[in-house]
Amino acid sequence: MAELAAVSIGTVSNVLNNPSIVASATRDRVLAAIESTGFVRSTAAHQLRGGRNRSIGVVILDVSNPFFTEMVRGAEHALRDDGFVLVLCSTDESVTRERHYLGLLEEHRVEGILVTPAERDLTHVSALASRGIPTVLLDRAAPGRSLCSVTVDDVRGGELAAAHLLADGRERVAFVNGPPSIRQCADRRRGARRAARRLGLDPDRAIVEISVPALTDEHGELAARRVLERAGGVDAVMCANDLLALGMLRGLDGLGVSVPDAMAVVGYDDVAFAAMLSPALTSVRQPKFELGVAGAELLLEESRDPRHVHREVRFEPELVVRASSTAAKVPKIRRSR
Amino acid sequence: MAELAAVSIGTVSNVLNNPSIVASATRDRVLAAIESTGFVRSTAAHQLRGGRNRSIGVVILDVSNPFFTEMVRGAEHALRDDGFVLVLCSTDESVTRERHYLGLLEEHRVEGILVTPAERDLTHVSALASRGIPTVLLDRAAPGRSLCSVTVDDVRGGELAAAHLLADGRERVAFVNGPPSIRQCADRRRGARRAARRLGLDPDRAIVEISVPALTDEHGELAARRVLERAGGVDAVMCANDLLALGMLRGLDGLGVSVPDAMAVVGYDDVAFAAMLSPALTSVRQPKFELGVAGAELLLEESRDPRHVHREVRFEPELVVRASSTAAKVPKIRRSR
DNA sequence: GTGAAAGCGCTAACAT
DNA sequence: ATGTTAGCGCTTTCAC
Repeated sequence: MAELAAVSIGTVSNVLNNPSIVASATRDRVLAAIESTGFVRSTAAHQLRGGRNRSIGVVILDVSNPFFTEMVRGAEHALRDDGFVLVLCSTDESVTRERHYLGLLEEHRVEGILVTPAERDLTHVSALASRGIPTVLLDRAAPGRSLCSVTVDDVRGGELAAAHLLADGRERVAFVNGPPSIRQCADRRRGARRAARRLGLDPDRAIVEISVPALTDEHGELAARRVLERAGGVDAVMCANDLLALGMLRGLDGLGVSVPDAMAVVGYDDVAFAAMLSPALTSVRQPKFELGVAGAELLLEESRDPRHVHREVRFEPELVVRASSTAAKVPKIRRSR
Repeated sequence: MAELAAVSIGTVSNVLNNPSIVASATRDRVLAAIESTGFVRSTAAHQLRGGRNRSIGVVILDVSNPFFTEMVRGAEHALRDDGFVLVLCSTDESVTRERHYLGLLEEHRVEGILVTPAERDLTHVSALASRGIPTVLLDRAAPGRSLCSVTVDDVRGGELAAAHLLADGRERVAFVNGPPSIRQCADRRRGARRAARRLGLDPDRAIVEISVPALTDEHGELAARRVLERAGGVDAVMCANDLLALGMLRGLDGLGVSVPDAMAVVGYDDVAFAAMLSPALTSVRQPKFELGVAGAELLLEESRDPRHVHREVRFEPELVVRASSTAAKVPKIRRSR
């Protein structure tokens, strides 16, 4: 290829990286030769010589979960203009797989890693960082700021949902929640109780928890009966995610309970179909795309600034009010006057 | 690191690649040194020396679309045991971005590329292949078998949906479809008409097409009125995707039309929430995960077998019958006897 | 303005 | 069983 243009390989390199210092005639000749031979420079050799390889590792729990893919979309958006490429690894929550992939990413010398850790223990992730690879945790904080992270305030999310219901005339809220071993579930529960307290209510009375083993629509549907059977009466339900809420809507419908009149329902996550349901589902939205963008930016910052100090970027969730929780009891009573 | 173990770098290489030929004492010493220094071999240097880099490029239209992410999950599943890593690129259907990413993947010397092309013209994709990079098209066939591809038979899918309705006692089916410039839309339409013909019906009468500008739930909802206004009466609707069908269910509900009794509804794609709706939505399922797996396998085959001949792996869609299209008119009449 | 040459980290062939 | 060395494709001085 260099011989085709009758130049040295050094000149070819200059055409690619320093076009201005090459005589335009030579440059054109080299460009033509590149074109005709289909020459493509090798990132590997470039990198070996001391350059960058413009790739970022992204380790998530599940490629087919919209929560993660929206974050990936955000990260991709933030990185593509800088010529980065994403190396995507889905661990399916397997710690073995996570370690496997982190190892591969390190061998590939990615310039940074965005990771949603599969386990509580962050030893392996921290080890990466201590070996000099910029690492940012997604949807998870690092104890003692030992790493950068982007998170969403789940306590606040739980509070938003409960406060909306309680401040809107509902008196007793059933919280259909998953196991407290899931941090998100525990946090949202705390938030719900905090909302009650801040409104001057007794959390033990205002929030009644209904535990389900998994956050699926089936369990939401089954929980509908338990909500109605609750002694003392309940006039609103908040669910730990939208799948539960969807099942709950179906279950309540099957039991002849009208939503939102007899029972308000609120979900969490604001997945795509929440707005499409009838009644459209009120839900707590997490800024997923923004999480990805912020994660990517922290990564860039960390890799550019040697004096970088780790920090946590914390996002606020947002309540999206829709039909499933409006037209509360109060307006109804007004109507009947 | 080599000096820490007091061996030459050649021996370190052997410990990594050919452990059996190294004396076990030395091997342990080297392993210990590797451990204590946190040494990780460089894929780039390995690759430069003539090795593989164990990465596969995946170019899709949209990372946050479940259709693509399920395929990615399939590809990841098929490749992870071989130590591959996926380089994921989302083009948002932009041809510019597609070219950008294909170029980067080529510089990275990925060992193969799975791609859903953003445009009809395949020149750039074919160019890759002709430069020796194994390339497989996803959800798109290559004219004249010039490339490997994995596809789903959309004509058959349209036929399945229409045949189900027409053979089940429905007489006239409205087909709410997107623009025919989208291949999938055109194919599904052909299939629906074929179903009518095969049942001895006049396609122009049995299938009435209702065109919408985009495959969204809003347009589905708007189309409900047009379906009812159709002269000659219509007792079933098939939609070009599940979003349209969801909107249609909502629209019909709003107009007081009962599904499935007065109107059967069928969607396409069988997205996650189709089964969760009430009535649960009958839909045509595409084997997305399997598409990804098959694509990955074609890639491996192509890169291993030099005498490889391109082929198309074509999948059959599957009709998933649920409540929205059952309890057809016929059983209803029976009940009233 | 261009060429020659060293060296990035690794592997494999050869020498010891 | 281990060390030595050439060279993969590139970038970057340093000569010319």
